Amino acid sequence: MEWPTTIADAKRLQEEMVGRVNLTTLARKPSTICGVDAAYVNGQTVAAAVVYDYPTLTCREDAVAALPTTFPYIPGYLSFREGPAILAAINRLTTLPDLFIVDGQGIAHPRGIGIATFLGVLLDRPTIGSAKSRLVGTYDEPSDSRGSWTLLTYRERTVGAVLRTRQGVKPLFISPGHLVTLDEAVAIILASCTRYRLPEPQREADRLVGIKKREFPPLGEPSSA
DNA sequence: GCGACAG
DNA sequence: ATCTTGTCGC
Ligand SMILES: [Mg+2]
Repeated sequence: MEWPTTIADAKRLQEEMVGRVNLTTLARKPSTICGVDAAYVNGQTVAAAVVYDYPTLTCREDAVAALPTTFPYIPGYLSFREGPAILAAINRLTTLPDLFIVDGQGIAHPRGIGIATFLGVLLDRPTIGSAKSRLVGTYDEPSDSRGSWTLLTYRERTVGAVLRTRQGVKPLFISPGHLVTLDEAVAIILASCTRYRLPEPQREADRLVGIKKREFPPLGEPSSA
């Protein structure tokens, strides 16, 4: 696929793709779920995809990919900055997972198409947006107990949930990406948070990307010798 | 015009 | 996201 270069073109693509979003119930219970994330180092965007069996949460496989960072970070356009590298990592997996947990928003987005939704439509696969902070919407703070959650509302519409995945930590902003309902998204995320604030697959993708970054040293300074 | 604003 | 050691509260 050819990626848009300008914000105007990116916006047009989002408006065109949002019409293909499907928020119906999961066709079948996922047996494999995959966490994806990206990091930046020396002009490169490093992405990772980590697959787990579900609901046992046993790690199955992982893949990493790196591409030059071309698009700037602009709230509302994260898909175009991280999307290319994340898809490259996913393409290196042995088998396409049943569902993806993406570090970012699903439909809780200005135009209803955050990176989780965007990737779901492109892959035609169920996706869930799992963000560490809010992009849009209003909400009431969920109580401090694990599993407590409140609705995230945007323009009079329910677009997600604010979920406490562990006691004593900041809540996660969960929103359906594609081919899943909000209730299913919350249930799957909570079932995947066994040790940390983040779901195991997302946490592992984040950790792996941090390790792989070290393999991209700064461009050598012209040596004087 | 001003402030908000995923990663 | 990234730059970074110790410190604090659950
Ligand atoms: Mg991230």
